[in-house]
Amino acid sequence: MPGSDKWRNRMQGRIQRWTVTREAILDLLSQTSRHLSAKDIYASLYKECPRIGLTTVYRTLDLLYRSGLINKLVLGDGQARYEFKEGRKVAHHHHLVCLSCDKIIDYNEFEKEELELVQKTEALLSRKYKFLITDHNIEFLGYCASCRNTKKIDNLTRTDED
Amino acid sequence: MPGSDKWRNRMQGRIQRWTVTREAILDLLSQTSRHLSAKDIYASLYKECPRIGLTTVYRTLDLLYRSGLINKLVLGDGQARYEFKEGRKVAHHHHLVCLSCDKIIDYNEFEKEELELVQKTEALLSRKYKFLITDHNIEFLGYCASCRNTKKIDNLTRTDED
DNA sequence: ATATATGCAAAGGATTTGCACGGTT
DNA sequence: AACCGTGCAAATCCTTTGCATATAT
Repeated sequence: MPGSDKWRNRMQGRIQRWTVTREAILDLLSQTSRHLSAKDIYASLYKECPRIGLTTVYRTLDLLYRSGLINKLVLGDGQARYEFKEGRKVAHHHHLVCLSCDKIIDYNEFEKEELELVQKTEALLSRKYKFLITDHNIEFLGYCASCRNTKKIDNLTRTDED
Repeated sequence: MPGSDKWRNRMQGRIQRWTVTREAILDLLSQTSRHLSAKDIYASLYKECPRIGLTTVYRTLDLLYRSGLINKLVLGDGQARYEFKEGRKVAHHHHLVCLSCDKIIDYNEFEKEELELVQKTEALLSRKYKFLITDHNIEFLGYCASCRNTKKIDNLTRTDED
């Protein structure tokens, strides 16, 4: 059973065959603002279609990524995550990482300021280095509230003043 | 045999014992401008000291990272890379990563604009999330000039205009 | 009908963990 | 001497690959 034509046009010429699995993955990604890993997607689709294989998810994600429909984010947690591009300006967020407990907070404040800087930087970098820039990542590193309450972290607050 | 005092002071209170292995890794990272993976470092140290273990390299890198002396870069090639921080305010730079050939360009332009945004964001984030922010990373992803001249990449140059 | 897409199992690669020994304090 | 650091091997986790089958065209 072929998938509907919902995304078909956007994939025109980029893939050979349009299938329900591919559509389901694209649907899922387009409906969430979160960054989903291959396993997230697999688990989500498994409910409705237990016949699906994790391998196919990986292959489809790679295909969509290389076709430019989704972004691939590689964070420090060992697994890649994907997000729908949809004009790239929507629901984009960045990360706040605790170096002590590895907690990651997604934040999406300051979009306006960030967007402005990012666009300006992108334009200049792409010109100077002849790069075609398709995405960016910003992360802040530090120590979360609960870790700061631990003695052993106190040392870390002073960094390079020596 | 304990390591020299070269880095010892900077690690004051952050680790328990100062060893030759730890110093060797820090020395290596501080002397190169490249981004080294755990295996790169292991291979490099192995020449002089074949007794070293890859496990120790991983553990030491994690320690140095959590102590704030080095940055950890997680790119798309499946392995983490590390770089020395070098005083953090000096020679601070960000990365421009080619998704096709994994080339990394360090750039340090636009410091003024970035610094302004970063400081503003840091202040707000640290207040809102009670984080003590010690560092940040910014990276732009895309396709370098030489990869853009390859046919297979051409598909990717058109992204969301449809 | 034919070539592509899929699922399963196995392989591959990076990183982590358990444990006994060695080295710093 | 006490306890942290190290090396080895095995274990884990994410991702990729081989191959026979199912499916879109």
